[in-house]
Amino acid sequence: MDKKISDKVINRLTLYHCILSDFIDKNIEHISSKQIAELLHIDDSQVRKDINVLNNSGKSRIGYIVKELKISIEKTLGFKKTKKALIVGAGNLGTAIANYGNFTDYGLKILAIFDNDKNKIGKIINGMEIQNMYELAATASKDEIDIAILTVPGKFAQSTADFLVNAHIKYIWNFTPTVLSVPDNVQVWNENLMGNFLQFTYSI
Amino acid sequence: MDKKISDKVINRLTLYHCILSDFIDKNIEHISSKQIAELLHIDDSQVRKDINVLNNSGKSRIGYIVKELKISIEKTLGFKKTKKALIVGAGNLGTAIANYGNFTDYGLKILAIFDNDKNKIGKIINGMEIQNMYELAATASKDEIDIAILTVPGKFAQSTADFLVNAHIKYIWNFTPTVLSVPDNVQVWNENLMGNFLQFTYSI
DNA sequence: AAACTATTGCTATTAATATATACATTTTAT
DNA sequence: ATAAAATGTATATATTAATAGCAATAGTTT
Repeated sequence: MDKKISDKVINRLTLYHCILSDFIDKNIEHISSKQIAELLHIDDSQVRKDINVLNNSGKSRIGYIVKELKISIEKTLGFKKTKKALIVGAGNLGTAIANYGNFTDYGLKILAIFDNDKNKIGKIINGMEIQNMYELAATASKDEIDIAILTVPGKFAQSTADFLVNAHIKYIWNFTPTVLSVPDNVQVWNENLMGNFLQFTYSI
Repeated sequence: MDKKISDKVINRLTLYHCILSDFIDKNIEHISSKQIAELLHIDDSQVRKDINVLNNSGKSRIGYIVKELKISIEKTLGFKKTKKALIVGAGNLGTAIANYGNFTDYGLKILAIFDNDKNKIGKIINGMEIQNMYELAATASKDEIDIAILTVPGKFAQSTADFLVNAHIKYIWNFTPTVLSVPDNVQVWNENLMGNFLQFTYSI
C-alpha cells in the first residue's frame, strides 16, 4: 500500500508544505511546479515527480490547488497521526523545542519535560512543569509516550539513553553530539546539527 | 584536488568523529571499521569506503589509530577553518545555539547575536551582548561575518532574510519553517527540523 | 616457525535515487 | 481555432548506496 518514500522526497515535501502555508497566508489559490521549483532552485519535473507520490492531481494550465496539495502532503506524511513525545533535558535547546509551536502542526505533541537539576524542577515551560527524571518511566507509561527528544549535554547522553531504554522508550530523537548505543528494538535518529552545517560550509 | 564529498558521507564522517571523541575520552587507542559500523548499524565496508576519502590509512589486524583518524576527519571537513557567524533572533533556539559549546570544535565561531525586542537587547548570552538589529550590518562588516543563523519566528523569516541580504550576508542557516527567497549570490541551508523528524516518524 | 585470525584496502556488482530532458495531452485564454 | 501553460509521464544518464568478496598484511596462537 504505502510505497516507501525516500528521505530526500520527504524532506522536499515538507519544504513544499512550508511554501504552501505561506501561499495560504497570502490568499493565493493555485501554485505551479515551476513556482515551487524556482523557490527551491530545483527542477520542476522533480517537483511534479515528488507530488506524484501523493494522491493529488493538478490541472493543466492552472497548477495545483494550494489547499488541496497541502492537505495531501499532511495526509501522506502523517501530520494528523499524533506522535507523543517527552523532552529529556530542560536546557536551552530542550526549552526551545518545548516552546516551538510549529511541532503540533506536524503531529508531534510534546507532553512532558524532564531534568535532574533541582533548580529547574518545578518550573513551568510552555504549560509543562519540569519533572524529575525519576518520574519519567511512570509518566511515559501513563501517557503512552514512546518518543524521547534527547537534549542533555553530550557527556550524559549515553547514560541518559540507557535510562530511557529502561523506561521503555522506543524512539530517541538525539540532539546530542554523541552516537548512542541502544538495543535493536530502540531506534535512534541523530539530528547531527554539525553534520548538517558542514555539508553546507565545508566547501566555503 | 578536493574531490566533492557527498552529503551523506559528510554526515557519516561527523558521526564517526563523535564516536572517536568518545573513544578518546575512554583512552582507547584503536578502532576498527567493524566497531564503528556496529554502533551506527551500517556495513563495515561502507565505513572503510568513507574513510577512504580522507588521507588516512589503517593497519591490518589493528584498525585505525583513533587520534589520527579524528584529525583526518577534521582536516578534510575543515574543522580548523574558522567560519564566523552571527545569530539573528535571541529566542530560545537562538540562545540554545549561542550557548552550545560544541560548535567551536567544528570551526563555527559565533561572534554576535541580534534581536529587535527591547527587553532582550543588552542582555548577555554566553559573553555576547544582544544587539539591536540596526547594528547588524556594521558588526558584520567590521568582523567580516558572512554567515547568519536565522532563528526568528517563521512569520518574520522572509523580511529578516531581506534585511540580511542588504547587510551583505552570503550564507543563511535557516532554522525557521519558511522557504526563503533570496538572490542567487546568497545561499540558504534549510535546517528543516520537522522534515528530519518526519523522515524518522512517518512510518511509525 | 607455521598456522590461524582479524582487519584493511580494494574491486565488483547490484540496486536505488537523483537529475535532466523531452513531449503528448489537457485546459484555459485570446 | 490557435496559442500558451501546465501536468503527467517516459526516458536517459549519472550518481550514490549498499553489499559482497578477496588478496594482502600484521598480529596471535600453537
